[in-house]
Amino acid sequence: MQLATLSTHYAPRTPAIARPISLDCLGSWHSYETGETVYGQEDRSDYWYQLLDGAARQCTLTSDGRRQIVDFLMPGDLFGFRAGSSHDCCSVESISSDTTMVRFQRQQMESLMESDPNFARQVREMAFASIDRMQSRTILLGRSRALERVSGFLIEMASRARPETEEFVGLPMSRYDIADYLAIAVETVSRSLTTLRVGQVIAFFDTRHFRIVNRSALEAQCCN
Amino acid sequence: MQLATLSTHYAPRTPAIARPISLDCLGSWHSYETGETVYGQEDRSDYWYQLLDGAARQCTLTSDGRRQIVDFLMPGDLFGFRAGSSHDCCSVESISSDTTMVRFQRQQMESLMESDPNFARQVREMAFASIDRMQSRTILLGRSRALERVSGFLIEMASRARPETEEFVGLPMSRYDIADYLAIAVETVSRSLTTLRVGQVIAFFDTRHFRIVNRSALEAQCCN
DNA sequence: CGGGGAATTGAGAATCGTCAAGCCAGGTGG
DNA sequence: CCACCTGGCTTGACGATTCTCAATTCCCCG
Repeated sequence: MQLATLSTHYAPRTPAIARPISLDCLGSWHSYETGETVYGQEDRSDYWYQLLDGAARQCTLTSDGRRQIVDFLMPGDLFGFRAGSSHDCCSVESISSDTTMVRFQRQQMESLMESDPNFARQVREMAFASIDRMQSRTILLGRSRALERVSGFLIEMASRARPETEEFVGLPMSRYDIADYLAIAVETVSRSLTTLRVGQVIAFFDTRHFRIVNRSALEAQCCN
Repeated sequence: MQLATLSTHYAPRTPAIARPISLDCLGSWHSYETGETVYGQEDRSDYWYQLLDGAARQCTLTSDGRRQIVDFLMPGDLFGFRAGSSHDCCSVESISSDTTMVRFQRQQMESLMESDPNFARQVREMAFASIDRMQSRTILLGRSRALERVSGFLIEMASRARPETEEFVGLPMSRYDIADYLAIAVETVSRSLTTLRVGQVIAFFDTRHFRIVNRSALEAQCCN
């Protein structure tokens, strides 16, 4: 029984071919197309999930119709756990084609952790890593200026990519997704990216792939 | 061996006289005055803490001199855990006089969890609760307008207070702390509070104690 | 009674959101 | 193969919200 490699926010993540949490069919494989819903905002939390390949967004709808993206899920990420059995007001949707997940029964996980302290420790550490990530996210959202948020987001995405691909970082999500993640308007995202591009801080291969040209300048922008 | 009652973000929290995580001197008691540092941004994470009485802020300093408050810690909250042994770039400072904490050795906790699955489960659930809280926090920070953030913050504070004192909610932190928590200027916080006050949505007993007069109006403001 | 930080209020400047138009790439159908 | 269409992305102009700077008031505490 083995979890995919533990990874923190600023450390390189598990590569796209992530090892599933279970090797003995405890979990069931599922595949999703772009835009498909993994679970809805009102569903009960009877399962845990681990994303193996592709990408997904964890989002919530507000009563005034806006959308908030709470987290982007990348290969290796374990999610769906929450306190009690109440839903966390979030739905999860795939954002790339051929996104694959493993789904685990919550009850089964519970009893397994009860009997296997080592497994329990791994889950705990993934939860702690998740806390680390959300704390970084909070700090990112705390930036008052749009350019700082976008810069911090790009650094985050670069660090979540595989180390060997830092020279070619992919953005699986649309500009709209980035906007809802950073809580700024799409146009502002676009303008900030343009500013960074013309300032020789980053370079784009296409709209969804970029490279950091001047890392220190980028870090100076996001102020941390 | 017992953790203080598990509490989620929107559920009422443990009352001010919280039971410590340990009854048999595994942890050591500490008391802090207003403004005192519990641990610094660069300290190693060799300890876990539980706040018993008072309040504290968990904050980080950015390179441009601004301050971000990642979380307010209230009685019952367990904190200090993080992935690996790396610091989380946050310091913790008391914000009221006579803030008391229990401190636990990380190693001791680890081995205890290894041998006691029940204890491990309690810690895990507190971590999940922490994730829930940070998710709510992310949603709060995602609000674009200042009035929405302040309204959401007041609802959060009211829900973190004891249920029987909802008619008299305390704000242990200063306006500056609220500003750094919501990532808006102090003046904007003040203006938003004034707007809510003159709109008969809330009423102040003094600057640090208020009451919700029109809850539905307050919830309408924060859009969720 | 006075000092000093906290809190509030005001006015002007900067940033961002909104609305609108145009561009670009990929896919579809003739 | 090309026209067309659609959705994502970019750019521009204007208005709204918020930040910054400044002054004043409030309140705690010596």
